[in-house]
Amino acid sequence: MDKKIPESDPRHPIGVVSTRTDIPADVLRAWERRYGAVVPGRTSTARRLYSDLDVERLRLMKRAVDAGRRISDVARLDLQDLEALVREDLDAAPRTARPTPVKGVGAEDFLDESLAAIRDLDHHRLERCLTTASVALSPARMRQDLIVPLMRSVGDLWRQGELRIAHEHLATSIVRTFLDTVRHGAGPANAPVALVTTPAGQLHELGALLAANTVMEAGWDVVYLGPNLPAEEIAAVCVRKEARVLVLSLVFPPGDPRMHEELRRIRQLIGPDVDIVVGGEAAPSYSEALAEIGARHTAGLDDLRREIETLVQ
Amino acid sequence: MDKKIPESDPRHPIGVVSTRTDIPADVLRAWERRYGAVVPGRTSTARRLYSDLDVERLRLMKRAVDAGRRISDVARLDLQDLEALVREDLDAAPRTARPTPVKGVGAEDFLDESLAAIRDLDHHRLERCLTTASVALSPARMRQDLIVPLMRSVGDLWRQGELRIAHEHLATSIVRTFLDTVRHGAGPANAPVALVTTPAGQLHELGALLAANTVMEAGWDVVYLGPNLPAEEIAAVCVRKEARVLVLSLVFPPGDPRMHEELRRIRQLIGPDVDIVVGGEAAPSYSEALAEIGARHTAGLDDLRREIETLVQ
DNA sequence: AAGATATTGACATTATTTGGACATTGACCT
DNA sequence: AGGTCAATGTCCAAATAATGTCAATATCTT
Repeated sequence: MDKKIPESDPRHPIGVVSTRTDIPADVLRAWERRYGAVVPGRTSTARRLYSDLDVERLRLMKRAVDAGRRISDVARLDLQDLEALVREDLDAAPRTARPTPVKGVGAEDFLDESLAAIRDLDHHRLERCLTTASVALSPARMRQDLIVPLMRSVGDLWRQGELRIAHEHLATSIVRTFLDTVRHGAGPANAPVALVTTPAGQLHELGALLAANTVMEAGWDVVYLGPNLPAEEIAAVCVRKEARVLVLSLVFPPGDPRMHEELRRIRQLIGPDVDIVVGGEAAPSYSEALAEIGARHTAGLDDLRREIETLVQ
Repeated sequence: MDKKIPESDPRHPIGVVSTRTDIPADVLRAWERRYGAVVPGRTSTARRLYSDLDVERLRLMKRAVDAGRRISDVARLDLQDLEALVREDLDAAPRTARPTPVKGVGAEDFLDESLAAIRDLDHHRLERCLTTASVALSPARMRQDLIVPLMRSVGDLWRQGELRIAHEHLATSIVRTFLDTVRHGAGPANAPVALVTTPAGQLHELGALLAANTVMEAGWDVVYLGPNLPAEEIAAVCVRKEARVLVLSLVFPPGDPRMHEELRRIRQLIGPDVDIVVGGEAAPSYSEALAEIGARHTAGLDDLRREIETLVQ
């Protein structure tokens, strides 16, 4: 029942509005006096009372001003015009971080060596191998040609009874460490925000981590929230961080009937303006729900990268 | 018949309500007199008697007031409206955070700053803060004085409804990254092996990670296997790696009846020669089983370090 | 009797309003 | 470059409103 368009009953005192918008109270009054930016209601004793609509407009005005516009130019715009303006300014913002093209050496050798290390439960060797690989391979190839097939192999071998759960845990732990450290480098200031996580019921984290790395490398500001997050939580963060895109990884289990409802709630709560991109082995099994919420499906990290890049155009 | 929704029989005197809500008794009376915020029942001698519902509403009012609203504006709202309002104010906190001022060297400053960053869902700021802290504090103090209390605070605040699950996930994700990267430094060649993990049913990882770091710093060769590993798996790795000590972290849930059997099997499978050290908040609730298998209990990371050091002698 | 509570009125503090002054900034002109 | 002017954020002061706090006194509870 949350609506995208805020209620308009005047109910917020100036102090609350000031903290919410991060605009000093003096400025709020100045904008009102000089430009009629907002005309809040009044209590019987002349205290200002702002409506949700006022607050939303003020937020947008502040962002327009922060982007270099004059308050006098934007003070009279309505909600829609402000939204359009802010979005335009955002898209025009400079973006950094281009992928580092590196010619490969061949990931297969590293793959074999890594698997052998895992078989022996030799964490030192595995770490060494991954470290070596990371200087030889580009980050993208590292992910797609080494880590993805590696973890897939581990999963297969476990199902065949050749490896124990403990092997899988060890591998996961070290690979994850690895993805974490790589994740640190980036940090463009004004990049658009992408939220990466896994819906409730999806416990596998590695896919989401790989996606986070990929998206980050495409120049986005990534908020990574780990696995297994309920729809309300995902939505709250989306709104709060003003994310432009939500990236979900679905790996296991496939075909969970509750996922349909969960996905629908996410879309409902975040509104139609946030793009949703979904990947992972279990994603096809939810294709119906994904179509319903207008999510884009990506097959593999390569595809994800392409999809993400078309979003910013 | 106990329900989440409070019963409404009036039964709490004003003193109790005052401590429970953290509102001075004078203020309680003032709110009643001036705004009819609550209208408690009375004894035959005119003592106020507040119902659970009253208390709950007062709690929420206080939080609304702390968020900057006027008591006169919220005094008449019912429980649901108050809940909605408080949640709204929480989610609408300012989006842009002030730059990191933090000049102090004590862990408390970092703690406050980190908590603020988590509140704002500001992953950049949290990472920056932890990085700064890591150069100002020793690894041990970093763990014990910053990370442990930080995550404890996050848990408390979540239980109080001041933080969302998403906040906890974000914090966990970044803190974990941090512990992972720290973990990399060490690597003595012929050191004795310590296996660090969490038994099946224990999903919380952070305690195990903290333990792994601590043990590693004490000079051991640590094999870290992540959380939630069945007894057979733990034992298999113990044997294979010829571990001298097994470190288990038990955080949540406490008092799981299956844990007893799980612990006994571990001991049975690895034989009597491997020392078992157990820590974590839930450990005391399993003291009986722990005594039976001859495990040492440690309270806190300090204690763990001491215990570990006595083992090598 | 000691401690908690109720009532009432006064007082202190904080938030807000209004109107205006001031400083800084950036665009534009010479 | 230097100068001018409008736009804009910031600050001030006095007045008022809103609210927290306290004191004095009486009553109740244990």
